[in-house]
Amino acid sequence: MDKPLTKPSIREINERVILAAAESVFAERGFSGATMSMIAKRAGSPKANIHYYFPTKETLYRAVVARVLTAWLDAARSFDASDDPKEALTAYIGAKMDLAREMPLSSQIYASEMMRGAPVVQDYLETTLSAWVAERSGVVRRWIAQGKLKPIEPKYLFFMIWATTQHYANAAHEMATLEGGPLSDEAFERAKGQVAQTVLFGVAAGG
Amino acid sequence: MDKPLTKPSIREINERVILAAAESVFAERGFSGATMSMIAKRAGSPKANIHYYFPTKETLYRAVVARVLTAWLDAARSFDASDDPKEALTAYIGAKMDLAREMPLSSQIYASEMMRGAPVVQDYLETTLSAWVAERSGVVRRWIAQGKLKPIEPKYLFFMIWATTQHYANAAHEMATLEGGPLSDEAFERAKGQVAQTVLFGVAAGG
DNA sequence: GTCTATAATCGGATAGAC
DNA sequence: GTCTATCCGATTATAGAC
Repeated sequence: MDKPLTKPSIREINERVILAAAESVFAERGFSGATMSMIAKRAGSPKANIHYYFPTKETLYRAVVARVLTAWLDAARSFDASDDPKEALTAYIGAKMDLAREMPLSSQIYASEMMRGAPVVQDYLETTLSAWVAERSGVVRRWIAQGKLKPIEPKYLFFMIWATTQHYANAAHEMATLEGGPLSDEAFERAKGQVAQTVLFGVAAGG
Repeated sequence: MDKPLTKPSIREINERVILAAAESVFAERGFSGATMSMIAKRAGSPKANIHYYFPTKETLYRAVVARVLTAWLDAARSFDASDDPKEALTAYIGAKMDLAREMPLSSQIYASEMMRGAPVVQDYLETTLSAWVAERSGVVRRWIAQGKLKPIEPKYLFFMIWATTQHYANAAHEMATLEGGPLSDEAFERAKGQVAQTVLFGVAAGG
């Protein structure tokens, strides 16, 4: 967007390091629970330096959330990979599952944001996400009309997919405890497959 | 447990009021974000009084979480309502959905607890919940052996049910924004039915 | 058991030297 | 651009009168 290929300036490098540190602290402790000292320590620079790059705690938080939304929207595109419900849903669920596994911190921040009433992402909910849901709901309804899916309410299907996939990030600790350790790659792939299969059989026409 | 029928003592009454206030504040702001002043104000008594009943913020938080777990376990019992998978799962999903709708604050507190790494409920995860999952996994495997369900991993089924049902509490704000207002009772009942149907068709044998 | 006043601490933010 | 020292408001917790 604003970066050519050359010149990873000092500012850029430092911002990256700070954002990564902030993301992990915000995920663990929530907005209020996170402290600038903690973020500074994890970023490896003195507290005042954090304030030099991000004037206030809220500025920093907003920057972190912005990155989360970008990743979210990228994954959302996989829904459009195919016009066949089986393929589209499998791709979408897979992408969301992978996102939860690869960026668990983002997922937790998003969840916290929602529970706080979306003070920062309200605008995103009302514009980008609403539009996405409206459009894809149309696609789902078309599949229903074509007899490919059961007559379901598309929104509740999306809620279910979001819930289940994000749960693999939000409740990673719970799962790890119940499994006796973090989900292995193999276990995760099995889970991914089962989620996709369950949803597909759950909504496929002719049950 | 420790209360006969008579004598709702002053202590009991006040503790109840304080716990209710604390629950709502902890749900909205998380542990660190909640302040004792906020809780006191919502409970309608001076801050020092809160400390009289609950010496520290953490004591109070633990008491709130204890109530959450009780409600959780009550709902879990509905799984045992029947030995038929269709009935058992429908009852269980319904109970969890109702719980999310009737006690959204508890659900949010539980979710926050998990994201923080379960500092308070770790013991519950390792004992009570682990045992519950182990036992019910056995039941599910029996259903599979009887040809009533697809050969799935029971744990991932439970994860999916927990995720989806809790999502109706945790993401209530997101849903409300997308729906243009809070889910009506009718919409919620439709959602409940669709979730149950999707899961049932999703795991039923012979897809 | 209730409440006002206050102690003690913590955390966000800033000043200003380097 | 970096960092030490510090300010100041907010927050947990307590003392002690009623």
